[in-house]
Amino acid sequence: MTTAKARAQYHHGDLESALILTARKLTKRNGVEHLSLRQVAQEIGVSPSAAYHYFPDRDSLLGALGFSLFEELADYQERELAKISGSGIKAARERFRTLGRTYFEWAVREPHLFNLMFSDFCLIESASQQPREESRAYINLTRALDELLTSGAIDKKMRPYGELLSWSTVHGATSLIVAGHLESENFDAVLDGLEIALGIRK
Amino acid sequence: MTTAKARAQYHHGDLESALILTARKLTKRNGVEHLSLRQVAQEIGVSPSAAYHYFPDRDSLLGALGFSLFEELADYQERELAKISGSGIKAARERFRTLGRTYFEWAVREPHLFNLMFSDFCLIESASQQPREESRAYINLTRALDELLTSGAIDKKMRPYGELLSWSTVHGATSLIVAGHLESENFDAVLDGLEIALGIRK
DNA sequence: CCCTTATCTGAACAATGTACAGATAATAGC
DNA sequence: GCTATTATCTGTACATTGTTCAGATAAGGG
Repeated sequence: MTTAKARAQYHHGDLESALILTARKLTKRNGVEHLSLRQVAQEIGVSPSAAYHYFPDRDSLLGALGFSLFEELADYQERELAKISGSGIKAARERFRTLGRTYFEWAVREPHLFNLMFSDFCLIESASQQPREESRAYINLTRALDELLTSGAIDKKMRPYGELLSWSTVHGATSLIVAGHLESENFDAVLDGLEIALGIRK
Repeated sequence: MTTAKARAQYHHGDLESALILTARKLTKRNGVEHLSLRQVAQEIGVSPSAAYHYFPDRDSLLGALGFSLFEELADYQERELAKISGSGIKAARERFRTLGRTYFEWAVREPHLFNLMFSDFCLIESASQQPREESRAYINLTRALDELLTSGAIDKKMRPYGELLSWSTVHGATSLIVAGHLESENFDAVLDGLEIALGIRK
């Protein structure tokens, strides 16, 4: 029954969420550069102007969508993390690798949405919302690296570079693959290289 | 005098280059999502339809521009490389770092153009043109890594990961900074971490 | 029950990408 | 040097887009 407003005709009931959700659907399918406000409105069955009561312009809608995607990615990562039990070295290693793997998997599964997240539309949105240190994905990364450190499973002198190096490397490889400049098969090698570099594996 | 066709009125003379060049100018200023074919045509003083004799659509023009930007970046990198003489360990290290630094500098100087290079418009363009191993930037990277290896200035077991890891890391940090998710000040730390990881520095 | 307020519609405007018929200039053959 | 061919560009047209704004419609409080 969702919000129980399915039959609402003139007053939609929850147009703001509907706009973001439909924008998500269409962006996922066609990419951000082909998303039109009018299509979103038509899909919902509402006039084009209706959207302007909730977003000042098309870019703001995309910004809001983009922001929600960061939450979605973090959700996915945490769901996968939850599957790994234990607190030993092996589990710590697995958790670190899971963070990288899920980042990549999510991007490959939803390349258009991934592109939106790191496009100009999300520039001010995410920067003003919160510094990166407070984002859930970043916190999880820090936690995983700390766990590796206390397990003695990471090169101590590399720890200060842990977050920056991991995020940059994983994001870089992912971006290059999504953009078509690198083949998917290379991602595991990058992750291997990163782990060896950090002293997580030999 | 350039191409000496400055006075051409009906037949422009070199419209194809003019289109790319003007597209470059406008994209540099406004970003790829705000580039319109009509503006490009107007800037040149030609009708909107004229462009369609050289490019099947707007996306193709952007693809051609994007492709030329990879050459431009490689040019810049090679110009900077040329300033470093010698064949010792110190020069090898400096060359490696220069490749990373120039990649970043170029992107920060021209964020809109950098975004275009790794957007969907350049997907088929660059993938079909040549595999990455044959691009000049990639060749220069391989050369720098080989030089480090023969100088004994790189961890031997890291060498197989050299290209993938370096490119991913530098591209990732650069992308995150250009997208506003990381502050510029962090780039040097990333490069430091990468060099330590590869065993280039302590 | 009415009146205020939030929500949505409808019509309008300028700008965009693109198609196509025709105009114009360059060039090749004689 | 003239003409026919061809490459190049214009003009007009159309559908679609983002956005604005006056007005219609419904919800909710007095």
